[in-house]
Amino acid sequence: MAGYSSSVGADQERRKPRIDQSDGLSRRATIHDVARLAGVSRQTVSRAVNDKGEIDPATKERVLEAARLLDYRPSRFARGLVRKGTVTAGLVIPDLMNPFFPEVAAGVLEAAEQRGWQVVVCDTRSDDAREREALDMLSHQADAVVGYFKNEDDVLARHLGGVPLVLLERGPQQTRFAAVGIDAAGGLERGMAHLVGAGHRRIGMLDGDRGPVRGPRHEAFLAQARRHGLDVDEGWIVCCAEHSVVGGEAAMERLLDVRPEVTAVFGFNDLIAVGAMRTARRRGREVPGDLAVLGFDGLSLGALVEPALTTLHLDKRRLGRLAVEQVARLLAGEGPLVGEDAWVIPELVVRASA
Amino acid sequence: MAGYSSSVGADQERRKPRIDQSDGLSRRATIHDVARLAGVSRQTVSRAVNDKGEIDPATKERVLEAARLLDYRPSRFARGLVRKGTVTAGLVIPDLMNPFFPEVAAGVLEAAEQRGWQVVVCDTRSDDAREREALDMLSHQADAVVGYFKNEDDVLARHLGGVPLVLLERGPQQTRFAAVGIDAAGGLERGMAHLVGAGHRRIGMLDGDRGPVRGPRHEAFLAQARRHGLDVDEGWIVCCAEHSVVGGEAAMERLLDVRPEVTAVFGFNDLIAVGAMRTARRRGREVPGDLAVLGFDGLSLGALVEPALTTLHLDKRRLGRLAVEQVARLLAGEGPLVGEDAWVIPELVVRASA
DNA sequence: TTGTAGGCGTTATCAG
DNA sequence: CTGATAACGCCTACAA
Repeated sequence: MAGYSSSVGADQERRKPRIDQSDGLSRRATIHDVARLAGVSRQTVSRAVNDKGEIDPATKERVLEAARLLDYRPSRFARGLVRKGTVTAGLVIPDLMNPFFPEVAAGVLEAAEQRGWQVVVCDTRSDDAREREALDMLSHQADAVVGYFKNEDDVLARHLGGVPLVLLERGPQQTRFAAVGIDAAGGLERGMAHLVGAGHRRIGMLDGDRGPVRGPRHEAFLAQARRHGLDVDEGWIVCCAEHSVVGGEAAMERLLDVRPEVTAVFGFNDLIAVGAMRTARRRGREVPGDLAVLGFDGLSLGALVEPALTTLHLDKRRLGRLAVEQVARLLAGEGPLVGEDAWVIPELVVRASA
Repeated sequence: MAGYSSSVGADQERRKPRIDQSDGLSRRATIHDVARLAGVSRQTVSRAVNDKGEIDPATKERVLEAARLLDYRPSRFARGLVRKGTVTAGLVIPDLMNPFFPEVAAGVLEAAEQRGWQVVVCDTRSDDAREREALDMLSHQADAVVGYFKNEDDVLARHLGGVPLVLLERGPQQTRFAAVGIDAAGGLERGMAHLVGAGHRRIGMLDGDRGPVRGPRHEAFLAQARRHGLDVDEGWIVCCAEHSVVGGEAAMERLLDVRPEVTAVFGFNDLIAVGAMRTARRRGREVPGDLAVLGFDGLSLGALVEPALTTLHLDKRRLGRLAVEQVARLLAGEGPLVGEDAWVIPELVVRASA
């Protein structure tokens, strides 16, 4: 730690030789400034900077030196105007702190990188207003947007200004936009079959907070309960204010109050399910002995808790990659994939909690 | 699922009225095309699109209709060329799958959003080559870059082309770039004091893989060991191939082979520490009874595992925000903050594992 | 090897 | 209220 406040970052301070103007202000150096300083034409500067051939090594060196002196960097705007082909995608995520989303994002970034696209990321922190602001920004800066949104279709459209949009995790019939979905119905079918097969009849659900309408997992849960002839209805579903462990803990608290006879719970996601386990155990119920817990997402975290979480595992990276594929189709004017082709299928991973 | 493959995404397919050219190809509509279709000048289109005043409501409507028809969107490049002030930062992250980084990223995004900046994110998956590619890209597209890098300063500089860089998690004396650091020495001082205070003398470390040089945590660990007069040296440190739970598991395996007499381990990060716990328990050692485990990072995951992980907690969001602050200084030509002002201090959070 | 002319798509300025 | 004209910074084509 000694000498810690010695002169550092010198590299950064040394530069900043901005061009002084008549008005007293300064601007960044342009190709013109470099040309003047080096005593050549702008064209020659361009050749040197983009190291094309057709230039005398000596002049090239002189030009490069001038550029260095002025801290010249080509304007990405001017360049983009002339050289077409730079694709920028926007990625809108509700909450980077939920491990689910970074994994989707990783898939998006990976696929984007392969195509040579860049990705501008926004974290809306699950806030409707911020969602709209993100769209306002991206509608200007991105060629397409992919993400999770709570706002409804027409609101999105209004803030999109015509930029193509790919929605994550919405079934096609729920939106007029292109989408990449999750087969919630199929997942819940397997999940509930597992629970019922283990003898459970009094199954509760800790739902996420899906805004005005009931989400697909909610619907699918009820459908499966009906199908198995369970005596389970809306009263067995409690909503989580937050899609997090604490959200799950609180919701489980309420579920146990309202339906103390419950023997199994299905969590909207793994975080919530983990919260459910914690509350259950704190209130003296063994998991899975007294209460079975089933999650949804397949976070790697689920394998680390105790008991390890049984869950409906999703290939989140693939979700992200698929989304980029959809974007590519839209950009090519091809029309998005639909139905099963744009679906990720949950896979039941049985561990200790159910 | 019924009717799932019905006509959807119609909204997307309907548009794409690109401008046909003499060469048979098609391009996106420009302001010029709209002007022609609406029978006005480009200027009027501009006024309508950016809804400035000074335009007849009727013409405005006509223009907007034309724009809609042609699916016109202003070119961000042309716009950027004329309107200054759009700031884009690049964020380079080694591994989005490690919960540490999304949290830093969240801090960066938050601070950037407040300043009205956009952030282009790259995930290098801890690959040196990808690091360089990311820089190549960002040096063209970003006004500044912040991130984690394994490549050395001069390599970075070479791929940076003069774009300001803020390094995350490197002490100033280790780099000529601006940086935001972590007070590893201070953290380890408290951590080791805790372990030694509990009577431990045979303490091992599961180090991360910090490339050629030994990282600050490594150094600090040895320094503290010395200070407490422990009989501990390099032989008590084993490196993890991966900064992950499995990486930690494997490393712990090796440590137990080489130093079975160990009574406490310090993990390079929480993931590794969790891996250590798992291996220890699998090999029949109680945690913390037979083996105390101390992590570094303070991931929320640590509170979920059993026993809950004692750790040196970092404010990762703050780390990200600080980085953006550094960028702002560089962009303003101010010279970066240095030393304690650009530091995040680990705080010992004692839980059950040590 | 180097320089000149023109255009990329948009907005600002200043006439009409 | 509307329309010329001139930048913005760079690159491609062509000419010297």
